[in-house]
Amino acid sequence: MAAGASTLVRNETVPDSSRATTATAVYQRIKDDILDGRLAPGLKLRIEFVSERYGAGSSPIREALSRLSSEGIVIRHEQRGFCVAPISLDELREVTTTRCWLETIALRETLANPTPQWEDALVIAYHRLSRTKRFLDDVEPSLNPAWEEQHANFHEALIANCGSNLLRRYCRDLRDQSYRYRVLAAPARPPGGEIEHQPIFEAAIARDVERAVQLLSSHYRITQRVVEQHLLNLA
Amino acid sequence: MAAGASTLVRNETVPDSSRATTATAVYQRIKDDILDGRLAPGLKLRIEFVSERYGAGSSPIREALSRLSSEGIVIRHEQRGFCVAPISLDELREVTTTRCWLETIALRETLANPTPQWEDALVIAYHRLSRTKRFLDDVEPSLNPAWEEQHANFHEALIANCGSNLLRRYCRDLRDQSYRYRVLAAPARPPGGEIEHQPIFEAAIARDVERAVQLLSSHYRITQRVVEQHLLNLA
DNA sequence: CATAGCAATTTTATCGATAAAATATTGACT
DNA sequence: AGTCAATATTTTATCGATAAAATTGCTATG
Repeated sequence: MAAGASTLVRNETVPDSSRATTATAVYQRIKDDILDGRLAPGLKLRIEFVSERYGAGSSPIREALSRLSSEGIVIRHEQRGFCVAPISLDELREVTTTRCWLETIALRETLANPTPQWEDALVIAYHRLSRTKRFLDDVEPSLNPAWEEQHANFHEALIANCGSNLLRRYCRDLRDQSYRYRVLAAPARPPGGEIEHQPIFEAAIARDVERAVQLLSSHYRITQRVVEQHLLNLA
Repeated sequence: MAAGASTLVRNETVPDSSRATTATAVYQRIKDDILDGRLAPGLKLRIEFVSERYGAGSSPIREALSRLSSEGIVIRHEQRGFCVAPISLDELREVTTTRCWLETIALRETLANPTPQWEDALVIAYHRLSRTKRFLDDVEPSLNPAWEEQHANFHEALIANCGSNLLRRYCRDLRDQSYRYRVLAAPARPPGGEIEHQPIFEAAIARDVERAVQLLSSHYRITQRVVEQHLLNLA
């Protein structure tokens, strides 16, 4: 993933204790490679190819791909292997819509149960986000991994007190999916982003529930439109 | 799972074409065994044990367990194997709460986009459910697999037009989780069930959105309380 | 020229064996 | 007795080889 740290915000599918197994390490690397677009949508994932690329035997590879297929990032065809999940306008829309629904609930619930610790964490997350540059201007404009990490952290922090780990996991999965589409539109340098988070943050701190959920959803909708437009331009 | 047919309602994690791979077959069987309580919560799943039980080598077994751990039905401990996910009052509550949230959205959306085909399918599902016996009276009272299948079908049909496959999948996963708790309370012969679906069905057909979502949520809440009580009695 | 059947090739899925890690056991020492 | 360390045992995780299935290419036939 763009962020050096794997899949942002501590993936709870790989929490546990001690040092990871290679199956888990490979799982993370493949996931990051797909989300960051280094493994193209639709690409056939021949076992030998993947095996070679990540320097592991077939068993851990299959294990990793099996897990990814449960998350919808990889598609499994019985008896004929795996491939990177394709992308489509329809899916982009579905992901966005579902994300708006779920995060609306999560934010409502969080704002109904605010705690000092939650608020502190949110303040910190917002502060860090606001101090990080949106893009890198190296050669050609590209996403800034650090910003992506803070961005994910902010959205995670926003809904952290919703009271359901399940819901938080679904939101995280949807965030990962969205990220993949956003990366595709990266060269277009989608605007906004920098300015949209402040009002969301402020509404949350002010406990203005209706305003907060409204802003959050339109934040996602706007991003969707930008990406959508970019995809249409390609085709 | 109680229903002879695996995990009710066509599991979309195992859709695809042709005949299943053993990894997939084992995945289904383990899942069913866990949900039906034949593999007890918390049980250590030693590879050799599982391997022997299902007559397959370690590779497909690990693949199956990996998939199940993505669904939260199995827990993976890095470098120290797998176990059946434990159960707890807290989790029961979390599952139920989350389910109420998500199905409320799904039902609202479905009722906002009703189609004749959707309605037909719902009518059929309800009809079949209403004609099936809730329990089997063999020796000791037990769940009726056929009823469980119709029950799952009915709830699936109810929200089938929500417009998001992702949301439907989350709802299905939550339904599976709930089922496991319900099985535990089966000997207590939880009442209701038979009578609660009719008003939900009627409200849906009448497009009475508020009433429908209200009834649906209380349906889940009531079930939760029954199971909760049963769990408390055991401890 | 299209197509059905067959053989050769590639690729997947599974097995069984080994290496690596965790757990249990023993015995020395305080 | 209780703790700790060293060793033995169990169990997990990974590898490499094989079997099974799909794909490709070829040939014969309508």
